[in-house]
Amino acid sequence: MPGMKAPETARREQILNAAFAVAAREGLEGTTMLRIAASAGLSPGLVAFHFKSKRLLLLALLDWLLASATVHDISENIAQLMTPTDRLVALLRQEMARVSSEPDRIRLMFDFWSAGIRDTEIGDRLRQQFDVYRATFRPFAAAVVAAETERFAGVTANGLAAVAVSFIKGCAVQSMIDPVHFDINEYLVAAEGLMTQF
Amino acid sequence: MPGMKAPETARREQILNAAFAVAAREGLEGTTMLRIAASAGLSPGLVAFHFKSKRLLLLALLDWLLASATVHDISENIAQLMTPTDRLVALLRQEMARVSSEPDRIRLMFDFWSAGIRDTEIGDRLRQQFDVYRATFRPFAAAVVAAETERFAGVTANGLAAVAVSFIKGCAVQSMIDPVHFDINEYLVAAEGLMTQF
DNA sequence: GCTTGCATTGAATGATCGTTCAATGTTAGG
DNA sequence: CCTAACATTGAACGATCATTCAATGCAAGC
Repeated sequence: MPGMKAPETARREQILNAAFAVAAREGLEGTTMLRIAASAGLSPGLVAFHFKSKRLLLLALLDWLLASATVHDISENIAQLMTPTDRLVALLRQEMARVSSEPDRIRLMFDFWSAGIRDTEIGDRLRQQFDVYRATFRPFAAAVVAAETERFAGVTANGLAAVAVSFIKGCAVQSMIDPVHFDINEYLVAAEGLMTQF
Repeated sequence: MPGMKAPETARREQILNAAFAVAAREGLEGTTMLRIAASAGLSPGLVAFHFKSKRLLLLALLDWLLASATVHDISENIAQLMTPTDRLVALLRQEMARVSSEPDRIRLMFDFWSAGIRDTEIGDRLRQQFDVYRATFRPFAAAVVAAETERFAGVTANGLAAVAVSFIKGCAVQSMIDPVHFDINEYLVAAEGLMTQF
């Protein structure tokens, strides 16, 4: 293969890294091909050469973001907790901590949420990730519902999982816009009070 | 006052209405001075004349949006419910229904949330509205906490109110991006199961 | 060493946007 | 009427952006 100065995938990753750096700093609206090229130390033409258009570059950036965000392994100490409620609360705590620990990533994800309202292709990817995310919570929610059948009569595992996911998303919104007034422990104590049967 | 073809405030409102129409259709990113002027049937120069700049116009649009959104009066049938938990759940239902019934408004608000992450002036207004919104939930949350002191030991009214607000915000995100899979009743049944002591 | 094929450059292009401004229209007061 | 003061117009400007493309660089195969 003549003329291959750098492998295709490596250059694409270099550009994606630069795109993330720009997007984290300037937001999705301020992410331009020129800025990405400058951040990567490349010419603007080359960025358009490897990704056919800006739109495809942003979609690739979204894929790159989702691929490195969905893989949140449930730590073992959560699985070893005694009651189903403890496990669900622990999972909530882990996810809230993750949201707070990666503000750049979440901020950018937030921009994509906003863009996904009007952009079908972005929205489709986000909806799919929402499903995956909810599915992660479902077994934990199912265990809670099963443990207290009387109290959660009529409550489906899907419903409880959806509530948990919405709670996390709401926390993300709150922590992004008003990080000062976002107290993880205060939130979790209240959530624990909701879930713990006395 | 010579030369007043139309009162200042009326023309500003006309432009704001056009701006909202454009923003609801094209999103905040697609909201341009030219489009606003075209939607209002005015010349682009006139829009810049009444609002000094696009930035000030968007800030005025945000104020206009917040002013007509914060005023959500607690309906009387909520106040007449028996238990504090019923009242809080009913408030949650009312707010979720409101979020679902005004998708255009919420979509635009969502765009402003995203913009408020990097724009200080937008963020300040949103933070202030968040405080007002949480304050609306606080008395209801306080009544719930006070009614079951044993179960909610250590849970502050602020904390429970913050959880309720985050839940609503998460529902807004869910209903905006994935309205098909957003079932108010399923959410509320699960939330009720969380709050009802059996 | 020459050629072939891909990578890379950087300037050019056309479109769009926010903003400005001289010219014109319009109305109220003298 | 007439004029002062504000409203309105629409073209023009400069900036920025995504995209294109002819020219150049460069490495692998023959």
